[in-house]
Amino acid sequence: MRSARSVNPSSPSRPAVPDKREAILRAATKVFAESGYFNSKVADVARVAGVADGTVYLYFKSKEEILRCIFERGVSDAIAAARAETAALDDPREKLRRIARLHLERLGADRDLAVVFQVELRGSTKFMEEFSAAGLAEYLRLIRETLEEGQRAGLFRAELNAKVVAKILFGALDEMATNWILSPRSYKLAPLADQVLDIFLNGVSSSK
Amino acid sequence: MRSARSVNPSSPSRPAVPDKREAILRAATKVFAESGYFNSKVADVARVAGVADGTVYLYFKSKEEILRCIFERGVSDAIAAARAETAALDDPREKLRRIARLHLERLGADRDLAVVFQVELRGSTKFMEEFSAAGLAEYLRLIRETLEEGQRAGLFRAELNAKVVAKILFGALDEMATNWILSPRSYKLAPLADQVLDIFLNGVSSSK
DNA sequence: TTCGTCTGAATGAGCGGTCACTCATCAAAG
DNA sequence: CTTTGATGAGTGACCGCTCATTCAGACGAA
Repeated sequence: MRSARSVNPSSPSRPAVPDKREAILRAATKVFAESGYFNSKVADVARVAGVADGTVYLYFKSKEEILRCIFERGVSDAIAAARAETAALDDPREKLRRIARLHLERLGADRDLAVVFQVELRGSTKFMEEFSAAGLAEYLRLIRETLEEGQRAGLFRAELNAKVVAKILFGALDEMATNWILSPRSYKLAPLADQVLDIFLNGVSSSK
Repeated sequence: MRSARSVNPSSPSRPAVPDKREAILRAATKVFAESGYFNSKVADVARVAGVADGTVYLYFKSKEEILRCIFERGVSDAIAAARAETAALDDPREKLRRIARLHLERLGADRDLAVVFQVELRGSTKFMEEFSAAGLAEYLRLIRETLEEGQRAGLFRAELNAKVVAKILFGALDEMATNWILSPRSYKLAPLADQVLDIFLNGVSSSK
């Protein structure tokens, strides 16, 4: 019933309607965000997605694969966006500001996704290690390289360990996001990027 | 078997041997750190603690209560230590440095506990909210008040939002800890506190 | 256009395994 | 004998996943 089966008009000849996969991913993000991955039932995801339990397994091998898929897409999108948006900029300080803004804008725009990333991702060393090895490491590298660029340009103190400094910036942004999620108050996340960058750039700049 | 039942000689008249509670907490920290809270079985905790499954329930109402107990003890210990160690200091900058050092020293000294705090605690909005409302909030307040003290003393830029700045410091330290846990390399965590503080204090200081 | 056939996407009841928690029983101490 | 901490096999609920079955619609023949 519901019969929202109206054949996708953009591809009328295709029998498969593969945006069910999309619906499942969306639903899973919502359900995982609400109850936590381990407390969520595949049946709930299916219900929210508007499909039968079994259908989930036509698109995903397991419950775990759904979570992994949400991560992978989120991370690669974020990194691609950051690379694309900083490519045109020259000043490393502007690049960092842009990265920070994008970081908080993305999370601020989709609370469910933000919860899954800030909370569920951390909730399992298994996923963490996997993610840490792939996505996070690349993201930190992007920040680190930008920092080193600034060091070579004489903008940032040369004696600082860029790896550690990158983690400081990431950690600060990360904490903004986590606090935003947990806060009962409703406020804009993205503008905090400027406050963080203000202090951060001040901290790492060569004496003016 | 094993019969490590040798009556505690320090309190020979007490029939109860309440450090079984301690053993269970220790075991749970270890087991949770290894497999994650949701993947851990109560039976594993009991086995590691050297007691029977049922004994766990003589000391804790549920599996969840064990986790909660680990948190509560950890947080209150940490806050008490931070308060005690900073009370004797005058310079807000020194206070912050002490707090940061203690933060990373504590986590660096007990990897299992660190994993539970950095990973498991984050893995559930439920716990997070609870913890955030209680422990973390108080910890952030301690940092914020120290920052405001520094602002009044003219050491830190007065126009900064102390609440946000406190989160930045906490986030940076938190990220150091998380990275340390996930890193396959073995290094000392505590010294990073100085690098963080260096950049941080530079970032928030009034122009010298 | 209409009918018959075939395909494979979708379904959801049910299976099988897991695990938090209980409780009848025990044993040592007083 | 009573009390009390401890035991661990048992139980019942839960839930991820499977698979026999259904049926909408594509396609070809007439």
